[in-house]
Amino acid sequence: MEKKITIYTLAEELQMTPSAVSRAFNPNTRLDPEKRKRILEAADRYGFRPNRMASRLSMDTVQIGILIYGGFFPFYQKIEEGIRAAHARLVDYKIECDMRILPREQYSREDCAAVLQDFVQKKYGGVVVCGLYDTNILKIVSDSSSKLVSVHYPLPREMCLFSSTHSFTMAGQMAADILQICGRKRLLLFTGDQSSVVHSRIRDSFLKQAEHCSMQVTEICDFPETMTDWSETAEGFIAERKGTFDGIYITTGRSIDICRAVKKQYAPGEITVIATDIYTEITEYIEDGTVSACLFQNQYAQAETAFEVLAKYLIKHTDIPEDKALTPLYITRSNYIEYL
Amino acid sequence: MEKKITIYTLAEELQMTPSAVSRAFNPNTRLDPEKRKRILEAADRYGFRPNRMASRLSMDTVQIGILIYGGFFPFYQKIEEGIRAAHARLVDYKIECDMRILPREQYSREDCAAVLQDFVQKKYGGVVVCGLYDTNILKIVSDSSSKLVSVHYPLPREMCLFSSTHSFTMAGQMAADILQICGRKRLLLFTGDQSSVVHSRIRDSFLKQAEHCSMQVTEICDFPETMTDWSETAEGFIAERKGTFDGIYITTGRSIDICRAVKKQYAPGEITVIATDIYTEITEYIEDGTVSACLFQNQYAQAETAFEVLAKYLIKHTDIPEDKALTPLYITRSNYIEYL
DNA sequence: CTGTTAGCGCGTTCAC
DNA sequence: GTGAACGCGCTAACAG
Repeated sequence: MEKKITIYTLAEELQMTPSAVSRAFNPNTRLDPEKRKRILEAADRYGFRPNRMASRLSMDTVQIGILIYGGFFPFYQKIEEGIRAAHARLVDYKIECDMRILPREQYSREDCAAVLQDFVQKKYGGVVVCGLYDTNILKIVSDSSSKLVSVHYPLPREMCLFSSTHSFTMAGQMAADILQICGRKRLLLFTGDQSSVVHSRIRDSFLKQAEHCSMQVTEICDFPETMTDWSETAEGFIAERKGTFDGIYITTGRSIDICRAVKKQYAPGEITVIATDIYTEITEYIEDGTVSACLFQNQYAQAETAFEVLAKYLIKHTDIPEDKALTPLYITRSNYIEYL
Repeated sequence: MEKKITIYTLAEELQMTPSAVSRAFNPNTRLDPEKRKRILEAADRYGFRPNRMASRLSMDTVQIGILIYGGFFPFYQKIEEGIRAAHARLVDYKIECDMRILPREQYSREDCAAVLQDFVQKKYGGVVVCGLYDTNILKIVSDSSSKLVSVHYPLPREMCLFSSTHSFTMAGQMAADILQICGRKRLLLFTGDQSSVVHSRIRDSFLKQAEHCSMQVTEICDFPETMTDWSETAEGFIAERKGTFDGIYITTGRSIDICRAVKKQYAPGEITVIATDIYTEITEYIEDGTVSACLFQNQYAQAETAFEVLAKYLIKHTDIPEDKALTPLYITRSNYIEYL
């Protein structure tokens, strides 16, 4: 039965005081470099690491503000759940979270700005935002001492501590992979606003992997976001091109209109459709075979990662974090239920 | 600025003592039921929960023993990593782990028994086993006061606290899904020992989902585990049946011999092969298109889950856990690198 | 059944 | 630059 080793026992061993040992592990404290070195070496030999719980116990609570500016309910609900899960795991480290969910129907961007002002003024250690891309507003946070983290959408590094998104290049590649596995050769790409980083990165990796797999992307189609109902347009678009393609990849979240159009004109399995994300409305098309598979961004995991990494950074368990790019998941008829 | 609420402030509020409040949250302690009720109610009103860190701080360290009886290195390496990751997240709760890895080439089952004896005799709170299925040996643990948890292979509930495996039924269904998406109709199933729960459950769900998707499983083939090299047998087997099938699902981990046989006789994409798990040797066949996709069991996550859930149970953060059945992941050329 | 008190392992004042 | 002492929030041991 080896004796339990703490800063006290270590100090005794080294003929130093507990506070010296304590300080050795905190780079911001003043301590004779020579002493520090000896202590860290000894700690290493004993395999000793300070208990972060006991340490947090005597330190201040860390506050993190969450702003979700939500458009699509199932989407931001996942975000919320992910944050709550991460918070629950970390709450014992004295980490508090102040979650504000503003549905877009009811709140303006000015309301968002007010929330961020509030966070900053309360001197929260960190702020997580999702669904708000206006850099003028986000500056409220990035110009303050609060650390900014973006979920779902990548922000430039100089504005934020890091972003937690899915991997866009991986998504494009994986879509191409599966279309090739299905033996498809001539593909259509339905995408969102191509000027956005997100969609252009997905497009590029999709095109590249398609070529690598000897497939042709015959056309790229981005309907304007402002159009409220794509159904008719999509229907005409697809009808005109019937026979010139055998696979479709839809990167936009608004896939339903396109699915409907496909279903009208094709039997299940006649062409292969790969969509993005899962939500109640799309499961119908997965079930009936209109959509063969979805690439799921896992917003839950993105939010969870964002909160966890930010919190650990704030309590100094990690250095400055990298951007996080989560690998999306393939979803088919059998497993969508796990992620809905 | 609301005052921070602790067992002391709560006690004051209720005209009771801190220890009464403390006891109220531990069901095993003696306390006037009436008092307990009042305290719990008040706590609920204030949204107060005892800080589990501070609580653990004054309690004994929990010891967990890990026994990995390993056959295939990449496999048990993942298990080890998963355990270590979970342990790292929980170490602050004063949870220690004693990991013993016994490669099968060097150690007998008697050696395993000795390790388990050691764990039990040291009164470890819990024991995680992987790769050892002999119930006579496992009884050493399940008859003791240490809680037994099985990773990768399901043990009967009366023997263990819970098992952490992948979902067998999900695996079978997902394999069928993807074969259908690829437009396949007549399938071969290569499986392991069908008398084992694992393989029979996968088989059953595969057959069921295949039928649901209007596909035929023309033959089920389980080569004896004792055979050291399946290559020739597999080659003959496949040659004889050429033209009678267009898809293969391999549930056994030893897929390489079958892949080799397929590669010799088919061009990439001529038939669709779905394999199980990923490891260095199989990536070659994924790259060249012999294998279209793998269903990955994620041993890392299984081990991580096992350790985490067991630890949280032992420190009373959770009630008696359910068996864990993780959804396997689809792997293709682009994303295998993430899980290797 | 209940109250008191001494730690659990560490960071942080504040004197020195 | 360095050490002593207090406190973080809670439980255990003991005395009542």
